[in-house]
Amino acid sequence: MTTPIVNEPAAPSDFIRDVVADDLRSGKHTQIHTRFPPEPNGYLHIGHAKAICLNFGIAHEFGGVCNVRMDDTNPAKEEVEYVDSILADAKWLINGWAEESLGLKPAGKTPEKQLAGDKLDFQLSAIRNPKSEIPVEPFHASDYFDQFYEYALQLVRKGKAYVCDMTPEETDEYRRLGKESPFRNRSTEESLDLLARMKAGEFPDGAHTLRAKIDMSSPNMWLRDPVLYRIRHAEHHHTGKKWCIYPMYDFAHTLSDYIEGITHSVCTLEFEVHRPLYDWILASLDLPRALPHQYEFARLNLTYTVMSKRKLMQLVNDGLVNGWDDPRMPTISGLRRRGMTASALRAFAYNIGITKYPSMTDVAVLEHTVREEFNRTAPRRLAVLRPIKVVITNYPDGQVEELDAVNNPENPSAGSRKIPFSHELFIESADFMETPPPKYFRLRPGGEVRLKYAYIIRCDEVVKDEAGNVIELRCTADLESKSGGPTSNRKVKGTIHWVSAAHAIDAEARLYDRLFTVPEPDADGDFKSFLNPNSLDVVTAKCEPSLKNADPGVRYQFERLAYFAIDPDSQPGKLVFNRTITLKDTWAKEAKKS
RNA sequence: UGCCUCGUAGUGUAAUGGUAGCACCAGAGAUUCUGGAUCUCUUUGUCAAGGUUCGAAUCCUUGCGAGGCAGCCA
Repeated sequence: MTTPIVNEPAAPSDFIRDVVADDLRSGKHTQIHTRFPPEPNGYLHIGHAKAICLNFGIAHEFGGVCNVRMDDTNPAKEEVEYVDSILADAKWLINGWAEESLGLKPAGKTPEKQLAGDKLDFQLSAIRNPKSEIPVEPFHASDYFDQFYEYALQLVRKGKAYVCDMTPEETDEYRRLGKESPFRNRSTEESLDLLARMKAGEFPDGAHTLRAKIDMSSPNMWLRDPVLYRIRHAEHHHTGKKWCIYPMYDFAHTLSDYIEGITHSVCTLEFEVHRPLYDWILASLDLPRALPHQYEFARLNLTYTVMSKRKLMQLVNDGLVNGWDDPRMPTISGLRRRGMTASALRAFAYNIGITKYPSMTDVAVLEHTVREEFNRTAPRRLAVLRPIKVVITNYPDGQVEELDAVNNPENPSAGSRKIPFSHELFIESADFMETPPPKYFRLRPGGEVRLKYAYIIRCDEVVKDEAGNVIELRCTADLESKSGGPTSNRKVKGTIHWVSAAHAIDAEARLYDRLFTVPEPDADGDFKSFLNPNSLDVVTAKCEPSLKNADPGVRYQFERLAYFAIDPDSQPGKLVFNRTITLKDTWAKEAKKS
């Protein structure tokens, strides 16, 4: 496996990193601690990749730690399958870059009670970049359910929370109206008793909630006595049947940040209005250690795709794609299978920046970033996707020459290889036209073209079948024009790729294209109606023999066509390549004009 | 409707009171044994109106527009 050339870009700058730098400079924090807190209810996508690059990027650049944490407080939606895929995807993305910042914890470990006078304090430290024998796992909010409960009791005792008996509908109604719950002022003792019985399983789902007592007249809905706990008689993927009350996001997330010693809690814009509640929870508990602070940035939107987990799940469940890791999916696992590299994804995250403006990023930026890297790193190979036979009439049948082919013109140290040339070849059917349009400078009847690394040939005869399809071209080679030879200087307008028919090996080539035909498939109407019917085209390619030993860790450029990666379906003797991204094709653009 | 946040070329992002830059996209050309890559050039921008200031994309006011929140989801 060749080592890719990876140039990490200079450290980026944005309003969040500015804050972090200031906090370090002012001494507010001496150690930066971020976290990546997905809910394990789906696969990670490129939007999460942006968040990972931000959170791990900050940790990496400032010598801090970034915890991977499952925000798993809703047993109805979460599964271990997702926990596993999330960790794997996150690790893949940071590997070779920020893995020294990865924060995990010893398996099974829960927060420890700290001595802090009469103040309630729980703490759980990360193991940074764990390599030891001891089993480790990601952090789980559900590992803190005991601690959350103690904090909840604390809030009730302080008169800052109460058990409410209203139905969900009533709760909504009252919050909308800014009306206080009739249970708001019930005694601490009664709330304590009810809460204990909620926990003990005495009540059915929805019978009671624990609510923060804040301000029903607040213009911010999240301060109108938000629910902290609800009753859910459901088995949890991580805590099993231990609990029948589960904390809500705001309560769990805020305290998870505190318990883990997070300094900068970075999330997306929709949580902006939650920040006052985040701060309220921390302040109300009178916590002794440094408090985390929340910052928000705009999530990623990409053209020609959808990003919501719900819609991605729909594509999977409706069989419109072949699973979460279908190479057309914007999931990290899909992009990986497609052939994108972690370094390219990181470069993309760097390119698009971090702001609070809810933007729509052109997928062309991603494509450009990938091409940029692959142009530097990808070994070149010759392969023909849609072959048409060419017979070199003046080249002896049975003769074989080994010609020199450059591996990567952008990287001389990549060296060269030999490719066989013989009497019968395949060329790309698109590289021949019987009646070509203007400016077409590939092969035509009577015309000349150079076979890359080989000879200039002239097309003498076009052989057709009964239906009129071109099935063979009979050509003569200018034997003086051999590449690298002393008389090879003659110029012709076009150079095309080819493979020797006798030596070519077959490979399945999966040609992927954008999943949707419109830039914003979820702007209006049913996004599924904009699916691109041509998002996958499978052909049997004719490949130069060296590709027989294609390396799954290498991205290849099939010259003049595209970048390809080996698919996991590939087996010895049955190669499968995924087209990651085409080369830029200015001829296609030119041809389109006329 | 209320509240919060955000408005800089087509798109994405810099400029932190002092020359409005960069990247992508698009277009033109050069070059090329990849119609790739590379190189050169071009079009296009501070939402609007007031105000503060020697000077405003930046600060203030108002308006307009966009996004988010108003689950016992996260």
